[in-house]
Amino acid sequence: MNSSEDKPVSPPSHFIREMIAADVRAGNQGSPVVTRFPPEPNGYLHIGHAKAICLDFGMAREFGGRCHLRMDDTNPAKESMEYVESIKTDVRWLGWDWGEHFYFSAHYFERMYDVACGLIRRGKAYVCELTQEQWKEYRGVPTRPGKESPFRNRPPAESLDLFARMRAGEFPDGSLCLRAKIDMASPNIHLRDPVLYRIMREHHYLTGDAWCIYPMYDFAHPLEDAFEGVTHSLCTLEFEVHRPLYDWVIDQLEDLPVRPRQTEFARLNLSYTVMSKRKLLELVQTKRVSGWDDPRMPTLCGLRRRGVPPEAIRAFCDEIGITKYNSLTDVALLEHCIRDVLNKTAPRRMAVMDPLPVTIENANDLPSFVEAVNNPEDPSAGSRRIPFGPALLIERGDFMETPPPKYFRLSPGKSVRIRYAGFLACTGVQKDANGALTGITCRWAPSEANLKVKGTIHWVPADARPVEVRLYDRLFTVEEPDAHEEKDFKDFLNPDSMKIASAFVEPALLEVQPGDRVQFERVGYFVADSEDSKTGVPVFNRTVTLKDTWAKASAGDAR
RNA sequence: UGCCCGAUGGUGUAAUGGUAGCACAACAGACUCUGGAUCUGUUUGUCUAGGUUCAAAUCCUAGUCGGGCAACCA
Repeated sequence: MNSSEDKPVSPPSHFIREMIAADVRAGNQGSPVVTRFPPEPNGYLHIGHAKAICLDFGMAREFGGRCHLRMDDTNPAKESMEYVESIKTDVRWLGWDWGEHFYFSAHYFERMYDVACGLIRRGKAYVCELTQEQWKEYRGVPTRPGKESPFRNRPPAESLDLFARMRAGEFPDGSLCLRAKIDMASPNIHLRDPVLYRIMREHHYLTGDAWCIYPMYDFAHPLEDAFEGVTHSLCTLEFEVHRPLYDWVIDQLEDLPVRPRQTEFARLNLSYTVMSKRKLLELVQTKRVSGWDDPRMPTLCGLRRRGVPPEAIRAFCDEIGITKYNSLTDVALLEHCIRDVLNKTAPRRMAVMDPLPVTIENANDLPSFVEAVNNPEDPSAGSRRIPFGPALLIERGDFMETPPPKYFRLSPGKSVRIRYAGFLACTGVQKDANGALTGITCRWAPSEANLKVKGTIHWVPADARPVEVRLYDRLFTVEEPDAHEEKDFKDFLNPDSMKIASAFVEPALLEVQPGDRVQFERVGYFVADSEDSKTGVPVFNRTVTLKDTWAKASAGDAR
């Protein structure tokens, strides 16, 4: 109980956890903690959403409450069922469960309409006939108050009639709107008689053409939260100035079981990528990437296809914390979280990317196979047999005729350990007519020889099959692609963000299932592509490289 | 130049008036059948100026810098 060594390490707290904890201590209005994740189904979820998802679902779980998944679909123009399905898939993949609590804003349209009518009756809202151009004039600017709409004080009965006829489809799109009557002199623009409903003849993927008026976010969102008994409505910083309006809408409601409260936190910015739906859509539409699930995309489906385990994303979200500071998180932290999970879970396999043939002279001494451990980090992963023989393939980079200092690999007259299979001493080199290296000859010694060598290299049998591998790198060449004032973010696309190559792989690698994650020893973590892998013919995507201090050191020497 | 929010090592965060800590990154060493992993160590920080206080990253004032707000988007 009091041993300090094995105390569980809990993630550092943050202001939202502290706030909820305080609310719970005070009784939380007699309610369990209820949060919600409310994406608009107009695009695919990305790792920025993962931060919000882990917060919303994480707080609910931590405090024994619940979290709703809600489609915030009040603007049918850009929304579709395709996105709804992808969102459910991605949230589930991340490891969260909304239970019975899956909702659509569209299912509240009738109730919202009733609330709007109540507002009109009590003189809190009115139908405005000003055009959008005229309204720009009336609205004023942040530094100067606006002026009141000439329709502001029309009798409620008149507004009620007009509002009903708006719904009935008597007016063209954009000709009328319903406004809240708040304060045209407010320094907060959002309080200057904001639009509550607009006329928009747009087919809704759920309600079809039943409606031609749709509620605005600022009206709909607090109502949805209130209808569902949400206690803690967590959203990103750009909604901070909307909070007074959120509260105004809540104040108009009677007999609320719980009063929802909005709290804002900073959205995630990740280096070397972009996060806005608009820009991601642009990359897809201009074919800079193969689709939303291109393994270079920061979308959850892209990260999944890249081979990133959901646990790594959750660990990352715990690691980055929650604040109100607009930060730029180093993608190296994400990569660390990915390696951390994969190191413990990914089976080790051998694959040679750039082969150099090796012929072993003392062929008669060789075993016909070797036993290889599947994961040194996980004894329960067992071991496998790899065929062995006098003809092998090693990595070209693992041999140098005239090695630089501190080169621990093979060179003439020197020895290395070959993974799981004893030692090789280089006895000769073969070259073609141009003097290019075509192969080497070696003498083999068994593991029992216990040679003192500094390096271990990987290998495959010479009859290993080649498979396609896709080597992914960061999508952009600069930390903040969208921070440049004149240049477009697409100007910073990394031309080498994907390289197609082949690798000669040990037999076990031909048996993987799509989605299986492995480590190519000394190279990196790879996943069998979920789309393009066929039975016996896998295609591998590189998730992330292994750390390589030698590459770093030798690159440094070259400079 | 109106309103709102923010600022802690290179990066992300913790410290809620009382020893500035953790993680990533970087660097060094130990260990190792992955130049991986693991372990140990090192470097680097409270935006500025005043004030309150025995004591300030924390409270107050002013400034600087950064972000957000003027869709019938969310």
